Amino acid sequence: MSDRTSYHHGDLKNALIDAGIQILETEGLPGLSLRAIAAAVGVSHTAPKNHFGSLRGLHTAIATTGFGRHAALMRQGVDAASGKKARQHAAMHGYVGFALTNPHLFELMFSPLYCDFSDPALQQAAQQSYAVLAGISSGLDWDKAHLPEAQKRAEMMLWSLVHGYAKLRLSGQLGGDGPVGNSAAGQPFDIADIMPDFGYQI
Amino acid sequence: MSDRTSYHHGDLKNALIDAGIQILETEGLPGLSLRAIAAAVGVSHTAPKNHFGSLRGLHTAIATTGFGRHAALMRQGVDAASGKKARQHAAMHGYVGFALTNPHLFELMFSPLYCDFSDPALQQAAQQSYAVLAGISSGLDWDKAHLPEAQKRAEMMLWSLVHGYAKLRLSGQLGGDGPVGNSAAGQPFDIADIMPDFGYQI
DNA sequence: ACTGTATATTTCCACTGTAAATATAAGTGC
DNA sequence: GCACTTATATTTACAGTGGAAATATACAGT
Repeated sequence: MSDRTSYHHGDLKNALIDAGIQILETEGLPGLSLRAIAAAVGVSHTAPKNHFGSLRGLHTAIATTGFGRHAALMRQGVDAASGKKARQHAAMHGYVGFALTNPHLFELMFSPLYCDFSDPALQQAAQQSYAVLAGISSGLDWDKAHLPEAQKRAEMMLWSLVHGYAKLRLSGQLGGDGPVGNSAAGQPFDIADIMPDFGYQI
Repeated sequence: MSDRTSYHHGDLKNALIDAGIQILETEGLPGLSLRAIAAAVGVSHTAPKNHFGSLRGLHTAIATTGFGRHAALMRQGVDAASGKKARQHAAMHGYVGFALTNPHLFELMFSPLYCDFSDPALQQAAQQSYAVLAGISSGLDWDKAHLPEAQKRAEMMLWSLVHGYAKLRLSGQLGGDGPVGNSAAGQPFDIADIMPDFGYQI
């Protein structure tokens, strides 16, 4: 895959991350082995250790890049929309769209089995995605009981709803495009069409 | 672990499933290897093949049992509650409570990487869990736009919300009890407290 | 008792991630 | 330009994995 002539690669760290993402797209998580990634770049299978420590470290770095793209896609949609509700729908479609387009990367990004969520870089990247959702949940008028910290609750509700929808779609439990549809659920509806219309305060 | 004297085990199928669930509780998904499960029962690592075909088949069977317990726990809570809202909260607490109590089993149950969701037994078991949620979402008054198939949409919304909340809690993204908290999210709120109060129609 | 089938074992293989020792290149001080 | 240190990459070896194939054992039906 690589025809480098020098002993040192030069930019192995990024090359491994890119190769990993590409392997994810073509072969999925089971194909994301240390040896496969290294072979795609053209280095020995122990070379990644210098940059990531272990396979888990490489997985974490790939997920970090994934969160960056995830947040960027959502922001792009939000910025192009006008009006609070349009921005809300754009963010939700960005979230779910990314998950459906990059199912294996999305799976990796939220799996503690593969990623080290104590890694500061990963935390910061994940926060970018959260921030987009938090932004459009501002002023959401859903808390009729007026509990304290209503804003945080609204953020959690929105994130849970969107994330759960994406995960259930990917596991085929919502019918339609998954590995196999749950017949009880029938065809999946658009995320925006199962989102309650709360309106906004003020 | 097993001190059987006869060549044949007698009830290997169920024994393997039970051993697998126990290993999940103590060592998590990475420890759920074919060899470890077989060793726990006291058979060779190729014995499970006769009953499950492959490791994936055994994983699928374990998940099937998991869904049975999941649905039973939810039903138990729902049956003990009185009033629509109390039953709704009981189902949600059952769903999330099971996930937080059996994190690795829950992870397995919804992972296409490990389970074959085209397996009829697994589909039927998963349907039982879905049925409990669908039951309490009947009459949920959230669709102000009165879109068609509002009932199905309400079910999907409720399932997505509860499932997403559970998954985010387990991945530590909601702060608090996870591997590592997302500082932006702060402490997690109870699932019932981020659930909007829609009331019921009729 | 004989035969066929189900169940379990043994052996082997390709593959995995990691550790340790080694090789090569790049940077740093003089 | 030279010596020394650090960073990067390779080689080798090892314990672990799941699966395939051949073999052994027990059971069921006649």
